[in-house]
Amino acid sequence: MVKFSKKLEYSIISLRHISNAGNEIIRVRDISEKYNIPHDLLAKILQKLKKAEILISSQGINGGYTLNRKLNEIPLSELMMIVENTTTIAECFHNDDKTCTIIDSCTIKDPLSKIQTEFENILKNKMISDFV
Amino acid sequence: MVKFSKKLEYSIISLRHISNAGNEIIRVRDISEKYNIPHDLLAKILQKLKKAEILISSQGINGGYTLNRKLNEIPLSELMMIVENTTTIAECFHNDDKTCTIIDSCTIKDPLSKIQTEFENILKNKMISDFV
DNA sequence: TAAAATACGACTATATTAGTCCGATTTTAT
DNA sequence: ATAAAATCGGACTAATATAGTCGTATTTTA
Repeated sequence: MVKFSKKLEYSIISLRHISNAGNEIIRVRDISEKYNIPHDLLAKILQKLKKAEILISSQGINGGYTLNRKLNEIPLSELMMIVENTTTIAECFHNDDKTCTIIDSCTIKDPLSKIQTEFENILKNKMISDFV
Repeated sequence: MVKFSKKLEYSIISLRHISNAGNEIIRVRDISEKYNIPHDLLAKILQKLKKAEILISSQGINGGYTLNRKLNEIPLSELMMIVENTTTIAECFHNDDKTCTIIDSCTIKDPLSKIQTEFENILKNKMISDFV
């Protein structure tokens, strides 16, 4: 199946919420409670976004997150890479498979990677701001 | 994650093999052995393709499968629907979720379904013959 | 009539995704 | 100082989806 993940959804919701809050610092709990997203799961996703320098975090009793980049400069493909580690829809089925019996005559790989490219282009041209 | 399935791969391999064989009847075992695909799993996939009238089957000792439609008239999207039951990449995250708290202000749905449409267009324009 | 093929539902195994738990660290108001 | 409340982060469990297996029935023909 071909489907977007919850992590991606939670990321988009969070980025939108933080963006709408302006300069206000947003806590994980704020988002978690408002949208019924599991706190610990969301916390980890936001940590990833911080590591990727999309968010800025501050710890301590008044801590939370603010935006570090503009949403119209973050393509969906980048967000997917960060939270899902991959956007690969059509990786070669056999590249890493030592037991592959058809690798020499593989005519599937090329068309699939072409689909991959077209798909990635769509994702690259959708900015997170498009979802806000 | 966003990925094609083994079932789709096995389908493409099988259709290519059967197509290349001309009018010859191809047994599940022929394909299974040549490409190291589990026999029972492949058998079910080909049964689905038969139900979808992409293949014609004959039972009995000399039975097997032949093509019923030309591969350049079968879009990848159709094959995905048959073997995976869906091509939905960006179904609304909340449509079926009665507990959804943001459905009224959901600004994610529309852009996602636009991506869905673009993605489906790619799949519709790729014919199985492109993989042969 | 036996062999060999498809037909098909039920089952098990594996992989991926989603979510939980718990302790550590950091910061700040009191 | 220190307690409260936040992020940080690894290890774990649960749920779901995909992949693969098993057993039996039916069909056909040499």
